[in-house]
Amino acid sequence: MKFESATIKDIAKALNLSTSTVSRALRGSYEISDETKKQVLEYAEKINYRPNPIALSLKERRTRAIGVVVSEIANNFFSQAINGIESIAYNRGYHVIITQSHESHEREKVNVQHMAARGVDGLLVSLSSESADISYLRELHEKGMPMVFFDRVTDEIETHRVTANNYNGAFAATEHLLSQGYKNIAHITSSPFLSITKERLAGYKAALDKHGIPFNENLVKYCPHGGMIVKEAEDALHELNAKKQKPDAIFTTGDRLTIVCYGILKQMKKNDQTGFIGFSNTQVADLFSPSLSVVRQPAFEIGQFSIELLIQMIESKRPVTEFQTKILETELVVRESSLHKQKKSVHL
Amino acid sequence: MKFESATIKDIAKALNLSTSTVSRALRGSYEISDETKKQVLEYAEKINYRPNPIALSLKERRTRAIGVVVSEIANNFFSQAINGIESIAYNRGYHVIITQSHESHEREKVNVQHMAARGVDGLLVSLSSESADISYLRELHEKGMPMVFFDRVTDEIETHRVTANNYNGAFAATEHLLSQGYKNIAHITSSPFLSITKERLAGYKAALDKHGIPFNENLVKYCPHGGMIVKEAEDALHELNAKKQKPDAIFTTGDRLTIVCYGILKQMKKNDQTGFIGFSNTQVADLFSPSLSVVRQPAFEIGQFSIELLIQMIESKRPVTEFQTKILETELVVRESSLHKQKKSVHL
DNA sequence: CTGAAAGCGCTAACAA
DNA sequence: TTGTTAGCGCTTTCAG
Repeated sequence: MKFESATIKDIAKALNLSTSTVSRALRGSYEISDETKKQVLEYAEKINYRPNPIALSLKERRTRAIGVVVSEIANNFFSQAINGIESIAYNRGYHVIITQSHESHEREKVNVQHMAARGVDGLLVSLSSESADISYLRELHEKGMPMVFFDRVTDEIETHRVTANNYNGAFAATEHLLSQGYKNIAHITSSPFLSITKERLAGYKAALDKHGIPFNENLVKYCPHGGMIVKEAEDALHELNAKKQKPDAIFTTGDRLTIVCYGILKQMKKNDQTGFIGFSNTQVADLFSPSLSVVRQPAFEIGQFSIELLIQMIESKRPVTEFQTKILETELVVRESSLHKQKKSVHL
Repeated sequence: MKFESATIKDIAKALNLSTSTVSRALRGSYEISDETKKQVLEYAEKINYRPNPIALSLKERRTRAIGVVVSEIANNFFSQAINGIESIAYNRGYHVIITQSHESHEREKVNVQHMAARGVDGLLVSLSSESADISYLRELHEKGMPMVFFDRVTDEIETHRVTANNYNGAFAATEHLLSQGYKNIAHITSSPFLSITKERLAGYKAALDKHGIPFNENLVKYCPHGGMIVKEAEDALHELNAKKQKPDAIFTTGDRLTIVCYGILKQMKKNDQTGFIGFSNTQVADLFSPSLSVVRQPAFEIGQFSIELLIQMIESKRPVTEFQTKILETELVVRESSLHKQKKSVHL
């Protein structure tokens, strides 16, 4: 079950030339006579010759492919970021290989190593929530593999980073809830190891602080799998609801987690009484009832910036030593779910 | 900016062996003495040797990678199907390369040809809505590239196909609307060229027919980009609304299109009066208001079947000549949007 | 049991 | 202007 394509050799044979002449003619080298060029080009066209990229890769040590690792593509933030990545890569002649970690460190590692072995020219990585140990990435990085972190980043590896302004986004969301009169705001978030988790938590705290509300650790719940395991979110919500002092509003992070929590809240029939806002890039927030207020990340642009920086590194003649951390602003989109409620009840 | 890995040659040099001996030792060839084997294996382990898959591909003419083409990953159906694909591929030692056509025939072609040149062992294809001319796929197929079509299939190429039972799904949805008392049911669907469009239209017609309702061509609207271009859906809905005889219910196809139409209907403030059901694999149908009735496809399983069949073809010793068309049943999930409305108005 | 050499498709340094 | 040759990393005859 194999299929052969025409090679440079076939052309050479047919035209009674050497393979090198053909090779040169094909890429229009100046040293080849116009006549020969024309001959070669025409024949190549005729037999529909396509260079074998595998042979090329072996030779040139580059593949013009870049690898992407995200936790899952069934996530509005990531699929939008990927579209941003593709939009640039495509025009610059790079191909994009997408892999999913499903929040598993093991899977992430396998994917990265496979892509590395396969010879991608660079890597765009958003860490899985399990990824505490990133030594395998550091090794790769030290060997010279260009990589850019986006969204879930690390400072253990010295390279470019692109993220949303998670601190500001969380700050704005929390402050917005406060402005609506909510006083007891819970925060449901992802794995505590993730950079995004820390930044958002910090923003949340800062907003409380600014408005003189003491931070209450018991109001923060972690769902390490970011909503992929629904039970984690259910437990979080039920625990909050079991408190004497039930929260009157909830601020969530993560596209998936936000949606999942909102769904559970609805099942609990609490969504009419509880203020709600979350990080999400869903396009259907308007369709929910109450319509869903969100902090929206510039996912597409994050993707674009990331790949720009990566390609820059890949194509740089000398090793890049100056790295930047690009931070893009989020957008607060207020809809019904976060507005001041009639009965600002103490029931979650 | 390149990074070197250890090669077989390095091992050979260090151990004073020939490359062929090392090569054989590495894969435990019987002709190598246990001692040499051990030596080689240990040293390889020590320097963390990884065979170069590019060189392997060049030699063996296989890559253990399979290519996937879908219209877009930001689509519940496709992302679920991809998860199904990955779940199997991963265990069988194949890697999955995902590409998006964004419903563009040109993009689809470029992606396919790149993956083919890159040497994927097989292809999993769901055609873009623009893809009338699939001669480039036929050529590839004739050259021996194993491929399986899923979801959006074609009968122009003789190979395995895996789809949902679109006919039955559409039939059930339409009949359900009829059972709720709706009489004037519009159908908003994707490009008329797609297999899924034809099958679903047929199911819709058949249900009308069974219940003695004459088919009215004016109630069928095509959105060739399946909701990616919102204007197409808006126009469709507005045209329907402009009719004397306004539809009292709408049946849509396509994950994206269904959501988009439902959103527009809500904007038009018509969603309380109009029966609505659509093909969709969204996980948040419950969150909408009214909650959204859907025809759900077994996306994950479709992905699984597709890759099973593909791997079977790839690994088959002799050319496969018997092809199957696997059809999986859909699931009708009734929620509020399709239920009989109080005011079964003539306003859309 | 081990090694030398050819070859996968292509490029590039060196010759002519 | 064109051809010869070596080599990218690996496997695999064919000879020892």
